[in-house]
Amino acid sequence: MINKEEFRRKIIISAGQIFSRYGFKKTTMDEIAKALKMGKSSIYYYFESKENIFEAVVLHEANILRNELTTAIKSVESPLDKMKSYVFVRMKAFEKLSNYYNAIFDKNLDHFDFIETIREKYDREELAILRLILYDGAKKKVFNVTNSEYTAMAIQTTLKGLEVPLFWKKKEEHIEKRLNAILDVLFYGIVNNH
Amino acid sequence: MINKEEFRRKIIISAGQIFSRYGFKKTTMDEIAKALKMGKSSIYYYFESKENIFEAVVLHEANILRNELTTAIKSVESPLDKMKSYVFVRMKAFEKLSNYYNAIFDKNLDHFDFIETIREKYDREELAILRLILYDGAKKKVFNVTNSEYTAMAIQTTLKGLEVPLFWKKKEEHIEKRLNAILDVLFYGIVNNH
DNA sequence: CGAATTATCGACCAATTCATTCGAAGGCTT
DNA sequence: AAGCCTTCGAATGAATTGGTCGATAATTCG
Repeated sequence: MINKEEFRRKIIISAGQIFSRYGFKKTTMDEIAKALKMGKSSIYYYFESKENIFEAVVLHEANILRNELTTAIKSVESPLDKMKSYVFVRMKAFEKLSNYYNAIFDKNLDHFDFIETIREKYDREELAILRLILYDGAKKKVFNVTNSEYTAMAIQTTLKGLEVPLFWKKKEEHIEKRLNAILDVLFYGIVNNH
Repeated sequence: MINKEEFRRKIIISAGQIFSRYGFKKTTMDEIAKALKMGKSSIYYYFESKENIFEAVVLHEANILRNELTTAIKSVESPLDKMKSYVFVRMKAFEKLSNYYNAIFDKNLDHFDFIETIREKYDREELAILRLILYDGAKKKVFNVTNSEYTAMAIQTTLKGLEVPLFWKKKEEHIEKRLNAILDVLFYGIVNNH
């Protein structure tokens, strides 16, 4: 009812929850359908395939993350706080993302080349944001960086390193504590402690 | 190597992690084998079947919970604190247990009759513990209960109600807060506020 | 050593699962 | 009632999966 696009959105939300919990492979169309209280075949009226839904979900998730990040840096003033909250929010998001990875790594990751596309675009955006924060911070003498472009890349690489699911495996550890520790390490070499 | 029983234990631990994450159905023998870095068929040297492993895992998990609960009530003195920490630890354990449920509920739960056996024994034990704490608390005028047997059953029923996975579905909510709220409600009618 | 026992593995199988298709049909608008 | 939009049950063919079996290392023991 209502609107086709509206319903597609509903499917994305619902399927997204299941995907994020069980990953691509372990999520069945039956489950997605059941969660939506509809017949399995009905879903094919809105999406071509399971992969198609997955793509929409990942895209949607990426947008959410982007919004979270932009609001995170908007809500604070100083470059240091901007950088802190950006890195913090992004790292926390990996907990969610790692669940997607978990099942994708299973096999033919190359099949999901749309992820590569999203990632590239996303990486460029992120680099620009980081560079900007660093540049501003350097100007205000909060950061001790001479080449913001270069340092931004270094930070991004660090963040990327945290993306591997391995990092999130041990659920027992308190994630917050770990993130804070990394934040400390990351800033120790950046902040200008005059 | 080492010992057959030792290795069975290794399998139980390793498989337990996967089961608790994905549930019975979504966990494959290949995954269990891979996690143990061994061939799938080798596992059948230690266990008869997948169900068999699952049974051992649940049994193991039940023992862990029992230990946690007994140490929880041993570590405090007053009946009120005993009751608080017992209920709290038990409720937190359900988060883990709900994952097992999640996949069992799928279909033929009746096939896992060993769970029924564990449960019954476990329930009896729990009832005895609760009754004891209540009785002691009543004697010390901390609790306002006349029939500890009866009240223990009421508390156990309340706890059981929380076991349904439905309760844990919405991951966003802060579980701790919710548990504390329930604890409050639970005690409001019990504690003797003279 | 060499025989017996213990432990591991790859190849295979039958049963099941799963994504996807398709035609029928319900329901809504005009 | 005609034409669309939407839903669904049944069917299907390919892939997955729990479990088996015989071969064969690896280890123990006389």
